[in-house]
Amino acid sequence: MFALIDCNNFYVSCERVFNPKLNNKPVVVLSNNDGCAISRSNEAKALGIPMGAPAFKYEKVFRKNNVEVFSSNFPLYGDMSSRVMNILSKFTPNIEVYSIDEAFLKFDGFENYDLQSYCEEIKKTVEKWTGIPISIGVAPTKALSKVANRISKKFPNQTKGVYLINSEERKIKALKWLKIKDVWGIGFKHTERLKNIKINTAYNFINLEDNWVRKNMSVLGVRLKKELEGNSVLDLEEVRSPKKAIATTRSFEGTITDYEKIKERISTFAICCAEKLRSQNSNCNSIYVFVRSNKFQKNKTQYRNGIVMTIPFSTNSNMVVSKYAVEGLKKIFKKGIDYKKAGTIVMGLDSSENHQLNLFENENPKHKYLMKTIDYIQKKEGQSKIKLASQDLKKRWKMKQEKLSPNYTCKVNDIIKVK
DNA sequence: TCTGGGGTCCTATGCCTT
DNA sequence: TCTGAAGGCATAGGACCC
Repeated sequence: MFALIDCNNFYVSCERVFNPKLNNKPVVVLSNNDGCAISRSNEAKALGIPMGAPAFKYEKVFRKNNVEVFSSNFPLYGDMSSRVMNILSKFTPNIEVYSIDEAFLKFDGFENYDLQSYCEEIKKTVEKWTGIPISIGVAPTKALSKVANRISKKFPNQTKGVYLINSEERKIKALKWLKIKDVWGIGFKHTERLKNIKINTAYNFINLEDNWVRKNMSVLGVRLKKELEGNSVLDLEEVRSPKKAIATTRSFEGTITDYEKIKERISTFAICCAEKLRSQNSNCNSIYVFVRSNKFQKNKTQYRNGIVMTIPFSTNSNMVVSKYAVEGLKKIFKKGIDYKKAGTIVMGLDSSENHQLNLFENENPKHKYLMKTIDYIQKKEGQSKIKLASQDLKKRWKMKQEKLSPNYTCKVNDIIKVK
């Protein structure tokens, strides 16, 4: 049996742990740049604030209903997440951390356990030790445990936050209840396609022919169908496979048309990627650069383009990565466009130790030592003390984070004081 | 004025080699 | 040398996830 553990309204719950005044009040946490709502308390949901609600459009709603609004504080959420995961791993050796607020557990050899009460115990422990409320769904497959989890969350009074799909009747009932758009793995496009042929629930979906599913939804659709039928085809992924790409992308506060200004951003994004590479001891051998206009301003000229720049050797040097990124930008930059978003993604990662030397072209060996020194100084003196000439020395643009909570668990000065 | 960021996997396509 | 089939690989784009 699989269990899906999901933290309820995770970011909001994290804020509440350290600020109990927020309990029973509408609370929302905004995305990076304070752009849109990405976590809402039940009270905020009840006010009709949808997931992804643009903050500027909902300002009146926030004010009128005294909604507590926070910028996202990822260091805090990451730390709370690892505390929760730590506790969960005490209950079974088989755990897959699926995302910052979700984990799959596998109960192998638990035949003699009463899983209902065991899960109630898990829930109680996590809430007591961290203050984070969770929901648990248990079922014979991962996809069904997602469904069970949804039920536990939707009907907290009846389920007490734990629901098991452990019989054929419960499975059928759950699948008939679950709307197609809420099925794990079925997004907007597939929902439209399925609705067109009168598939409105998960139960309708499992009654489709395999051929149709294969043709229209690829092998992923077929896998999903099997899982919902109760045949487990997705196993736990306990070891995190190494990352295949590292991205740094941002939307701008306004729009930018000037080449030099975009170049400065791209250079900084590339350097940020290089720093992330070094912090996990890897190199890249190519970098993707993209720019795009504002897709919401339909009356303006739309333009989006990107390019992969191959680097002839493996590197994590600020200078090299930045140089290729800017060369890429030169190729895709078009004059007269109001750019809204840009980014760089480094690809073809390998670890620093075993990277291959190129027969003809290699990195200047001095870079390695220079980067070490830079990282050392940054760590000691704070970020952004050292810049390349391609970056703007005076200007300091940064994310909008007007409503940031303290880093209660990660910064000494922000630790709560008990008087 | 103001709509996130960071990932994954799959498929179609074109090119090259055997 | 030409031709067609088949596999490997890189690339672009679509769809999905949290």
